[in-house]
Amino acid sequence: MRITMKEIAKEVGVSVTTVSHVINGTKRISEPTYNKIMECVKRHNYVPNYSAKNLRNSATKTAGLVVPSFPDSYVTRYINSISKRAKEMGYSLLFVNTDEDTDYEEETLKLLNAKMVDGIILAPSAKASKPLPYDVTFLKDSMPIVLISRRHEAFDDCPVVIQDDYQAGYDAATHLLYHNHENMGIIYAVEDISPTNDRIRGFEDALKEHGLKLPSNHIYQGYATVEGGKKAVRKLLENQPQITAIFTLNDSMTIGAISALKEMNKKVPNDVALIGFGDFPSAAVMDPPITNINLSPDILGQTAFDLLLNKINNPGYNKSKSVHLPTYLITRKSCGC
Amino acid sequence: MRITMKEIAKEVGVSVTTVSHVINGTKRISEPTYNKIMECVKRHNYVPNYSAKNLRNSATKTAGLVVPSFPDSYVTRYINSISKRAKEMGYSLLFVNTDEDTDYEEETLKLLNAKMVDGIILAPSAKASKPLPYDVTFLKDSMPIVLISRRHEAFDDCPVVIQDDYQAGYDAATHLLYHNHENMGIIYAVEDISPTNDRIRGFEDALKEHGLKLPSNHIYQGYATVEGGKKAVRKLLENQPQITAIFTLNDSMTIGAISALKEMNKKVPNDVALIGFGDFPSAAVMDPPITNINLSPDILGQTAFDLLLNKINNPGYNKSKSVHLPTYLITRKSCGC
DNA sequence: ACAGATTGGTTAAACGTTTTTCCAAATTTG
DNA sequence: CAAATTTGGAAAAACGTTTAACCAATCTGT
Repeated sequence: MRITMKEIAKEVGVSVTTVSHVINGTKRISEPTYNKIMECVKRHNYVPNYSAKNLRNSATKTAGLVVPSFPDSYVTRYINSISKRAKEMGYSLLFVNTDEDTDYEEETLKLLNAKMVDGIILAPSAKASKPLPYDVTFLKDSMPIVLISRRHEAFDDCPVVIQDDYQAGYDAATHLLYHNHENMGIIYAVEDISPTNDRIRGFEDALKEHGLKLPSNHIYQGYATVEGGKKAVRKLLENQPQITAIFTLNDSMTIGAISALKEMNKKVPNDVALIGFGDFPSAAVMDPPITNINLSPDILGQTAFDLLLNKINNPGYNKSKSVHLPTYLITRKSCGC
Repeated sequence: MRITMKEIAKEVGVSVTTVSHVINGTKRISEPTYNKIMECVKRHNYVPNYSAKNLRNSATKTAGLVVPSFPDSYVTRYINSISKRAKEMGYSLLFVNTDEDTDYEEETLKLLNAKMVDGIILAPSAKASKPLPYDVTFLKDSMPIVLISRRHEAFDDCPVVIQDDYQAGYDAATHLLYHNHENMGIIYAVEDISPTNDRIRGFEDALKEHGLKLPSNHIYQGYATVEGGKKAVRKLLENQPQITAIFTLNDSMTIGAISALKEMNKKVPNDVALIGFGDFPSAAVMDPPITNINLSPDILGQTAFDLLLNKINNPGYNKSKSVHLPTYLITRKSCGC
């Protein structure tokens, strides 16, 4: 049970009114009482109950957003799938995009924790190799959390539903090896998150099995946009002209890659072969059609919600219930097939 | 003020307990009392207060969904923009995709109305030329509503923020006329909604001013997907081979159009010129780069939220505050420029 | 020094539900 | 027909806040 104002008041020896005034700054309260209350609040990680706030204030500080349909893409597809599943189960969805900003992520988790939600599906933005830049212990035992599409050791005890990124990287490399490539490169967008790390690791391991290495300067980061993909490919090939195959880890960047190669008069796949990630809608109609590592965002989303629901109804649920979804290589022209 | 259980109880002459049991079916209640209560409930359009429910049940039936970033596209961009603005103003966002399903839209509005939200931004899914298939009067005086990107006469008294679809259609036609096209076609996705209707009307009016007509069999509907665009263009040109320019109203379909024309060995823009709608990320890197009608989803979203906030704080807000955003023609190769 | 204002705090009601406990009347049982 | 059970409904507490009304004690100005 979460601590309430009443308990704080009792512990400090004041009225709930005073606690409320201190917390909201709605009235001048003497320094000593203020400090005693704040200390108690901090010590117990007090968070206000928004259901009560909402009832009392007859306002929710929540707006509805209703749209008739939603474009196709990896993230939007799993969001859509979660949203459908949530509806089927009588749940609503409170959606936040943190924009890869961990500070905002922290704020968001705190807000959602304030009892506005029964559980959280999270794709964490923190760097995978570093500790989480905020304290999450206060959350983990009171709030059911399920990770989606990204892992982080700070949430190692939470169930996670994720595509098999390692295998995806392994498969991409293996297929390019089958086409006799020896000098390969990788273009990626977000640094040091599990999908990026795992795909690269799988890619490297496949190469290693064939006695090959992926030099670190063959791995290039760019912005997750079409322009970003163009720039990244251009830079990569300027510096490492011996590269004959590229694995792009982001669909916008894949489109940019095709475009950059065209502008550099490199034929795909003859001069440079290409494998993309995430079977985005235009992949099949590009020139040439793009070979892709495909995953199932619909299943990803649905599974994530089901896992969350189970965890809400059964607090004992833990990591052991994690789900790893396979990825598939869809061969088209861009790899040389 | 919304009617409560207490008032129902008083009016019928029973206790709130009984009302609660009738509404939730949690106890057997005699036929006559049941009927009296239900009649009163219906007559007053009673909706439960979810803030109170949530408080009492210590559950919200709401899940949090936190993602680190969001792909680029027309709808997702304005959603993102709304979400950013909401955050700045201390609001959360409850997001629902109705999938063009008016029944689900009705359910959704009812749910959001149950005091879970302070206002609603709505892109309605109903056919523009028909009356709304559900009753919305119960909503309109109690719930601030702002329309985004689509109009509907049932919401004629609500502020709306919308792109200038008529002008967009007019500009597209005018530009194609400038390139000396006389036989043009339109490919669209969703039938009888204001964006589709207005763009077509603007297009037709521009033609009319030059003494030309747009035959109805030059206007073709398809699915809002790449495949859908391919199929639509193929059908359109099979039946009307004299067409030399196509205006596509949906970005996925535009990509499909390019691909279909390529497969039909029609050169763009020499055999068939193309103007698309919504400046999607890959438009500039397609082959050829696609001329587009551009709009500003970021401003659209931000304005919608600001309007909603104003309406929440000032119930007198009405239609007169609507905002029409201009669209821009971005010329690239596909139109013949 | 005394009326008036200010400070720091308390009491208690209210928001709209759900649910436990209780009870009288009606019905069944033996 | 008395005892036991079932039925239909009510009273009241509880969920965790906010806030209006109040009050004693201290501070101010003259």
